[in-house]
Amino acid sequence: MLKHGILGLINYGDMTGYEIMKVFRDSLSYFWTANTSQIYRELQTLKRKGFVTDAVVRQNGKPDKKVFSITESGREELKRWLMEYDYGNSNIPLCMKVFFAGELSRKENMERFKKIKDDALKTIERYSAAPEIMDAYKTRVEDPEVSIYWNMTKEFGIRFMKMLAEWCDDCIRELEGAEG
Amino acid sequence: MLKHGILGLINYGDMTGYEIMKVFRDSLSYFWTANTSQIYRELQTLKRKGFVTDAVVRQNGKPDKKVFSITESGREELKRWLMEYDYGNSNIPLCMKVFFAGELSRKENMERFKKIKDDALKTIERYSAAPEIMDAYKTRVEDPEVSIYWNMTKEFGIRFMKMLAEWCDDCIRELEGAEG
DNA sequence: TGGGTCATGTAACCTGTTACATGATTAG
DNA sequence: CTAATCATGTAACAGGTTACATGACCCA
Repeated sequence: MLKHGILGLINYGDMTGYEIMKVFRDSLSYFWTANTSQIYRELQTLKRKGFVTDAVVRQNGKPDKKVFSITESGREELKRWLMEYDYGNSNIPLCMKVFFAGELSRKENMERFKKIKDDALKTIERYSAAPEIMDAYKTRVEDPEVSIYWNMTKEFGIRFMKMLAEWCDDCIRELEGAEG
Repeated sequence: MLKHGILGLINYGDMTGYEIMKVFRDSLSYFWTANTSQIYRELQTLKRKGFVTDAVVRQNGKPDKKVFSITESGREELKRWLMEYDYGNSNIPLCMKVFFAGELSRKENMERFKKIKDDALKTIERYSAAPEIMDAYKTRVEDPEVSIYWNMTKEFGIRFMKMLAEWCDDCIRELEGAEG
């Protein structure tokens, strides 16, 4: 995932590991942080796979730097990742993909938001259908107090999905509006 | 994290790895899934650390099973984890901790929700203060199209935090209401 | 006889975290 | 002189994923 985040940034323009680190720290830290060591490691992996190339640039008064550029195959990989319908189990992959969604067409993105919304609505139905979470475990656990918290967890899930669906709707509307 | 999830389940009553797997699959899968191999591995770790003990139970017509029980030190570890204010970078640790929050007092939980809410509100302010995300990168990226998606990401973050704050409020209200 | 459930794991891999390590320049 | 910035990494560990492996019983 970080791999694709880095690829997305280099796609905006050539960058060094240090610059990528700064972007994560200064601009993307609200949804994702990466530490230096991992960035440098991923850059090596990306290079090995032929998704980026590097060139050493000498500077005066500053240490040498390695500037990375994306290759054609890297651009393909970035697009492949963006097209892939997989948002993992946390907000981060979702934010990552939307962040770099400019590489896809508006049409593709609108369809994508529609699909995410539909899945969210389906999930809400699934949650709501189960009247009590962990019914099987009620019998094991004497204390009825604990089920309060089980239901709070469930409620969180429902509200999250509702929020997601509404946000998708608004994103679609924004893309439609700006288009016409 | 899975370690503590498993510990929380065993705390409800003795269980085998297989039973834990079923709970994850049948009841907790909507916010967390764990695969068998990982469960068995974590059980070994928990045992090595003295948080659980195991006993082999022979069955007729079925394979032997290893029943795990929580120890006093395991119960302490569970409580330590619940008290710790650390919700990682995804929804899962939050859901996990709330799910097992019955182990803490109502007062402790109300304070916890209050803190999460306050942090969420602070985060909203931080997000809103930055009028444009990735200002520094606008200059690099010629295409103004991409910033639409940057702002969608930001909007997602704000809405998530709003949802979180409201949910915390409602949880607090529920705990107050049921108390009096 | 073939698939599902019960019940246990191992091995390899990928990704993220923490700690450590170096060394020059520049601003206060 | 000292702290920050620029710029690079390595090593070890932790946790999650995927694939593989075994074997008996039960139901259709």
